[in-house]
Amino acid sequence: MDLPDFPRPLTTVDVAIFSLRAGRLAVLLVRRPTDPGEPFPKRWALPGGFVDIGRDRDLEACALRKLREKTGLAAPYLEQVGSWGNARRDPRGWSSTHVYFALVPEGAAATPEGEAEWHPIEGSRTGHRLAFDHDALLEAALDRLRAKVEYTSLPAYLVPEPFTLAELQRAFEIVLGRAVNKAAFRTRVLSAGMVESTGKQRGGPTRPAELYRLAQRNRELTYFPRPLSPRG
Amino acid sequence: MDLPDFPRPLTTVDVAIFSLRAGRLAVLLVRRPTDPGEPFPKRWALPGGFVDIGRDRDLEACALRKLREKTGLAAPYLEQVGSWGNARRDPRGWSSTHVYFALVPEGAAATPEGEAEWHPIEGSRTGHRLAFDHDALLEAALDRLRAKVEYTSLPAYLVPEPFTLAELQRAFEIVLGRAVNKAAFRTRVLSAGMVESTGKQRGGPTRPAELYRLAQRNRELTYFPRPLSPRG
DNA sequence: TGAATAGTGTCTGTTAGACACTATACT
DNA sequence: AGTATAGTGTCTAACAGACACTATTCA
Repeated sequence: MDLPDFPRPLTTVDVAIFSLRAGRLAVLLVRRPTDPGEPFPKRWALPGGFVDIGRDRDLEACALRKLREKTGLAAPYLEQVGSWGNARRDPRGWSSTHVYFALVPEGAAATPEGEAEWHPIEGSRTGHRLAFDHDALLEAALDRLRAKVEYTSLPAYLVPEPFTLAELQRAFEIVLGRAVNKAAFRTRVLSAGMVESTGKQRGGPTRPAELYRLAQRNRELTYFPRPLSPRG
Repeated sequence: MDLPDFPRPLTTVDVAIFSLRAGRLAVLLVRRPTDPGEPFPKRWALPGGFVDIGRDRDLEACALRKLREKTGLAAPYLEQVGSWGNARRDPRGWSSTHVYFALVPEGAAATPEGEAEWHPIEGSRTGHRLAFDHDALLEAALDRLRAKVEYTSLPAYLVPEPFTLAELQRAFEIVLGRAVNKAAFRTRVLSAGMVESTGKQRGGPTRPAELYRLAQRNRELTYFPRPLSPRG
């Protein structure tokens, strides 16, 4: 076999797991362990770790494993953001990490397991300086999420089904960081066939609202023909 | 140091290098070596190979090195597509590859070095069954390229500067695989400030055309507020 | 003057956004 | 009845697409 005779980089997977908490976008962080030799002890970091070639069938399976270990959830929305690799990001050596982002419905993982905690997002930061280059990885994941909100149905995965259109709109507004027009939002979402009515309604102190679910069985994103608002 | 005691995956970088040849979108392929032990001998493949942690500062530098080795070019457009990793894609073991795509101006690398050859794209294929999972990697790179043509200035990197608007439009049409309206194209490109006039003209047997160059010095993409055509 | 390509003016269809309006529940 | 939220009708602005028109060069 013709294998390279130089050393191999370390290979890791990191996952930015987003959800809504108390009306804010939040990301799940874990504390770095304090064992001797572990880099960045006690610092907050994105959940992640080494690819285990004995357990992980592929990179996505590895990301799903990290997700399951931290949230107990199996299959929310998961998408690859990209990969980062250089000699300096990990003091243990030349390493490359494959970054995913996941969306978890509000309340679904209310009590994360172990050392994990939800941290609200302010701008592109969490208020902590994360371990490794995870500040940059988180920012890249946020950039991707916010860019796709403009023309896809992504925030729907942050809302537990069934949901009212008002709840869905609120999720869009939280991720976008700005208000959107109610009539335009409803027209857009309904005419794209993104959601379908369940036939049921949610009562309350005021007029009850129609309950919807995502229309696609296959968990595919809906792409809108135009972005939510003209840029610039 | 707390390094994992299980074996590390192989780490590679592959680059889908696109250009225009004879009015077609083309990708640069190399032949796999025939040395004993080398997988997929003589098969066509995307240029790529192992990350060399002694030479490559980071993943992008590795991609640029592959690009330079095959085309002699230094800095065209380069963008990461994503990463693919599993136990089966390389017979030598669990491997992950970081995939980039590059755009090279037509004619700039007319005579690729060594065993490299330009192959026209038909749909999502080259007419060959590529080595490893490179058919899938190439398709992913094409999907990314074609998606971004709808709302960015990407095809401009396929045309040598200075260019006429007709030449630029032809590059868009080749990548899109369909004709676009001349007036709409010109309005779009000019009002976005994507190109700037050089003040010079290109003569010929008919009315001479204004020559343009990309307006941004920093090689940044122009994003249009709406896609070129409504989808669906 | 004719041919060929460069470049523009104008109309239309579509849709996001604004905003006011109606509808329906509970108290 | 009053209040709060759900949901809609209508107008406007912006822009892509279509298409015909003018402009400029060479032979």
